[in-house]
Amino acid sequence: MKTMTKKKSTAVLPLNTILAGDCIEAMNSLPEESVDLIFADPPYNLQLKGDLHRPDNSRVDAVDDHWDQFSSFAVYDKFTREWLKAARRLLKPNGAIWVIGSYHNIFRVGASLQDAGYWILNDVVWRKSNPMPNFRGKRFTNAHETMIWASKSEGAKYTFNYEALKALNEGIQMRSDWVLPICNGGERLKDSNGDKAHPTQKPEGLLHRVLVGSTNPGDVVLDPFFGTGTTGAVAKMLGRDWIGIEREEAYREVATRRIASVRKFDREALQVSTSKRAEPRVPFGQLVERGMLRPGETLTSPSGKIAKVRADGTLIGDDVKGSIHQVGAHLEGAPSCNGWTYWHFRREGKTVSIDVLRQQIRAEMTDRPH
Amino acid sequence: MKTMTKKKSTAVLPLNTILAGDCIEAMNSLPEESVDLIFADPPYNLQLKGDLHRPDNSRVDAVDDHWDQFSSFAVYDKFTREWLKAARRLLKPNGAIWVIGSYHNIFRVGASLQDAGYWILNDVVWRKSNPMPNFRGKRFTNAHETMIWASKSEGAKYTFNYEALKALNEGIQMRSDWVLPICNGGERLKDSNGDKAHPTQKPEGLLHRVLVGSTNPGDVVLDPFFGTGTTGAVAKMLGRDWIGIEREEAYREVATRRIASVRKFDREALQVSTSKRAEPRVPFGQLVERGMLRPGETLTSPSGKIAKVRADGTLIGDDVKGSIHQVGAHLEGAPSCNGWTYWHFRREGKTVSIDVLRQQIRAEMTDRPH
DNA sequence: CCGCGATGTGAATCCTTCC
DNA sequence: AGGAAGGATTCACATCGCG
Repeated sequence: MKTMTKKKSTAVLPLNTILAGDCIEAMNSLPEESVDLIFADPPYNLQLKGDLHRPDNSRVDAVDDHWDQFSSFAVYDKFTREWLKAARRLLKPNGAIWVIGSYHNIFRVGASLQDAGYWILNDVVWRKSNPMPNFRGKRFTNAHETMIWASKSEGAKYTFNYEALKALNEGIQMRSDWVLPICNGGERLKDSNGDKAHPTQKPEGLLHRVLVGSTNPGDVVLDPFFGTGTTGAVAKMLGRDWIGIEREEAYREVATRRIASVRKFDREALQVSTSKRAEPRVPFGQLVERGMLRPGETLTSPSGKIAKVRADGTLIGDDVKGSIHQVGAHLEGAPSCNGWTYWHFRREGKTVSIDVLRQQIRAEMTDRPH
Repeated sequence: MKTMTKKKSTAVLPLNTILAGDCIEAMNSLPEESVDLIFADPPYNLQLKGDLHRPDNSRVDAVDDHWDQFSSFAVYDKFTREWLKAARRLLKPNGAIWVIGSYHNIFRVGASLQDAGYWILNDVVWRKSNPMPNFRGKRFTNAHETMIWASKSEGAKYTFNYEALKALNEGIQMRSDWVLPICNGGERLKDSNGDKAHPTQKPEGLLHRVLVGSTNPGDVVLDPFFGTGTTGAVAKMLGRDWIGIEREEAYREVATRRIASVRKFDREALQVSTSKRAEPRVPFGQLVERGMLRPGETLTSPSGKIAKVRADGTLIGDDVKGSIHQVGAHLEGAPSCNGWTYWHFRREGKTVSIDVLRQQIRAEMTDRPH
């Protein structure tokens, strides 16, 4: 049990449960700034069915009925603005949101996100490896959906596990287009008649990438359009807490059973590749203090520049003094320089990066608890 | 010369010329319902702040041109609504429009299109085969742009050359995601200093596909943000008439020279858009995302070595972490190792190579959408 | 003439901590 | 809060010079 050290406590959050009812009301019942990530798969239906049908239920009569069209969009926009506002209230200052949609609704969602103060980080295309073809041959195969990833506001320090995503992509930076199959086969949930339990069940692979990339273990993930609970299932596997909101009882039942049968991955398996940025800072002076480098010793750069180490952990070159970074930048005429990878020293006839010494110190630091 | 068979004559249209000046005024000076297709590459409103440097300290040449500066979303929206309205007036009843953009502007454009009465037919993603990476590792590689294809109104009988596009795509129905390289090399126009003539020149392959798919020979294509005239050049090659509107004299001059040197039925662009099929690269992480292997699961090697799968698609052994290849090489004391053939998992009492799973994914990727 | 390494570059909302 | 300083970060091609 955590102690309440923060003003905004998460103690009252209904973690790892599905709330029944309207998502806007449900979100407004939760404490503000309590959620790390929101994943939302809102309804697309502009004038098809459900509660977002056109107010007068009239038929769209081709060409020029602009007002009618606009009124239907206006209803959808109002709904979108309201749930996005409620969602934003729930997000911690450094929280983020993902919304998925198709061309029917994603442009309205994206514009509403921007208007609400969210800051778009990327749009990500889910490129389906096995889409349904366009049977009548009147348009392109609708082979993708669009996700928008946005932070709560401009300048927020959103979570992005860059190295983990790079590892998932076998060493190459993850792109904004993701190739994944649609959800079918054994993963597709069926009802008692053997029909699909939900019309738009998302593949777990999609949520895996979203959650590995933009949350950490222990984070709270909310899904206001929970459906059959893909977000909850993957969150549980990955050791994240989750909250679902779903209006339809049938979906809540399917989701509850589904998530109950999910096992969390081993703790070791949840460890993920991390970047250098996450490692503790080591001042260059420590290498001198510890005798790894001696004052007066000469360092060299790949480009053949030279500087000498001073007792206080600064360098001195021909016409410049300062930190390893400053001297490197000056000698290269560059706006900045990473001195750790720039400078090298000699030992036993070999040239070695000073970063190797930093790694030694870091290894010592993590060996024993302090 | 065509005979005037229609009520709305195209006789007064300034065909195959570039109009100078503001695109809204220029469009309003043209006769209504006179154009078959509009292709528009409006300013993206990138909102860039400071400089950006590559890891090698070179500076990225940003799009900081005055024409891309807008003081707020409201100003951008007003501009968008106005040019979309002028464009719609020009379209014949069965005409259509394509607009290209990025996440900075495309949601506003899409919503404005819908509000103006256009009817979206598809959104099409241009997946760049060689995008600029994200240098700071803070977001996903911005590897695509979005195009919206819309008819003038719902129910309009837009042009769609299904079979021609299918033929372009080696006999498979054309999808809503198109892989094309960015415009560089010999196709990229240079000014007298050898610098790029325009910061955002689009590849001819993109326009080739748009025009083959949604116009017929003899149709009139208008581009209100003509730039260096890619639309005009490809339209001329394909035997379509074109009209360009461009505010900047320098761009008009480049475009004029460019189009003059184009021959009708020059098939350069077609060559670019045919795909070169290599075996698709499958990152090991996909097996994890897709649930084919479970984080925490143990892999074994023929020599009896062991490692566990992590959620990010890396492996962890006794004293080593990394990719399937790195961990295999380390455990064997070898300089390198093909992890795909080295590692095995167990299913139903049998030991199976992970390469079997890769083959399954590759089979899916080459599946046809039928 | 070919191959290889060095160099250049593309619509980009691209850092974090300390004082 | 604003400025200074530390130091982390790239993929796919095209072009060119050199051996």
